[in-house]
Amino acid sequence: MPTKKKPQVTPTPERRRELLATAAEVFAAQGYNATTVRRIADEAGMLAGSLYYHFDSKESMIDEILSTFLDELWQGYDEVLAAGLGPRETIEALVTESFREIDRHRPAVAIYQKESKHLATQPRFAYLADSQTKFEKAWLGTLERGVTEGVFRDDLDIRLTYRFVRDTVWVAASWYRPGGHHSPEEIARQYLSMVLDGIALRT
Amino acid sequence: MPTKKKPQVTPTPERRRELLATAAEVFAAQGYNATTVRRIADEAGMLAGSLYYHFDSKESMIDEILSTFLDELWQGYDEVLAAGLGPRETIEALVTESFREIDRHRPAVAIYQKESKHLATQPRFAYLADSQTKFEKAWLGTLERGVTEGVFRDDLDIRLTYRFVRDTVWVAASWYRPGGHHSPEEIARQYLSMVLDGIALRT
DNA sequence: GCCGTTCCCTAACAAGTGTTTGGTAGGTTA
DNA sequence: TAACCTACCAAACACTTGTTAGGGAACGGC
Repeated sequence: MPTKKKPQVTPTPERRRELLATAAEVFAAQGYNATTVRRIADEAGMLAGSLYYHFDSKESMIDEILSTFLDELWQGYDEVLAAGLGPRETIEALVTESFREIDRHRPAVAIYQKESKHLATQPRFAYLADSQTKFEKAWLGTLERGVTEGVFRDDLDIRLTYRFVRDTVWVAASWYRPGGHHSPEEIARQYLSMVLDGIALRT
Repeated sequence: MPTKKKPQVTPTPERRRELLATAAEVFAAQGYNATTVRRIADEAGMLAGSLYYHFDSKESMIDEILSTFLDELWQGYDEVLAAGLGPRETIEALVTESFREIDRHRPAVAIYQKESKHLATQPRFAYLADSQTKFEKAWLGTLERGVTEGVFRDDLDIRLTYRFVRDTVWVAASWYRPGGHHSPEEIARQYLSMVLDGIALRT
């Protein structure tokens, strides 16, 4: 049995991550279907066929991009949900965590928003649908708990509220640019302020 | 000069609208680039080549879908903006009008959301960028007027507020289904209530 | 009956697509 | 030095794509 050794020039998994990062950037900008593997290879400074040394298909690229993102997302979410916070504090923590994920995985989030809906129908991407179910359970459950505990309004359609909060947070990935005026935490703070208290001046 | 006469079985412009409607539905569901003209033709009960009797390209289909939608949108918006309402009433009217447009042009709105960003770079779709500029001017201007008149909070980043309101409204097209539990007006009412007053219970 | 128009079909085209195969430069290991 | 592995290139493959050209059936007007 030959001894495992570290690669020589560029470590293999690092190169993989580099390529996935550029692929994600192009996917997010142009859309998955509109992106050719030649374009990705171009951006990475190589030829189309060479990509197939690292990945076995274009589909497996977006697969790895999305699953990596979701894994990290749920790592953060599960931590929040396990902390045993009150409903309002849970929502605050989830929103903050979400903006941190957008900061870290902006291209992946953008891809997820645009493509997950019709990708989820394919068996390979079943985990997208699973994640969405789990997502809804977490957020909707927290909102319902907040209503029964009297911290959230009870005169609103709760599912409408859920979609409202969910969308307001995640669409931010379409305009957010890392290194902008506000940090993820500051954006989260202002968004939470708007969602919880509204934009109208209280009289 | 031959006299113009009405077509015999199905009036031409009506058939055109039918085909555009099915095309819009497929574009919205699958994405523009992922949609083949054969798929559209299939859905319309004809063969791919036959579409080219009505339209001269796939691009001209999405072009007509989007421009038709934007024309009607601005018809409604301009009416609201010309009414001389106060800032809060203007926002309320714009949001309500937006949900009506989503109700009427749901596929077009969904397409606009997904594709306008990278379509706007092409000269043919320059009107998309123009519309977005006009859009921002109208909403942002109204919000700023509201802050100076003391009806909206002044402790928020106004551009963040703008994107917040804009996105919350228009993303609704991704889940909205006509004939659902709520009318567009009812959804607008609840959304406005959340945006203006927040979802937290006032103590 | 004939003509013209409308609307679609058949069949093909050229360009672009994701992917495969065989090869090879250059460093690492033995 | 020889064998080996990594990471890429060069060139082609089969297939799908948007689009076109020619034809024909159904119908109304004359």
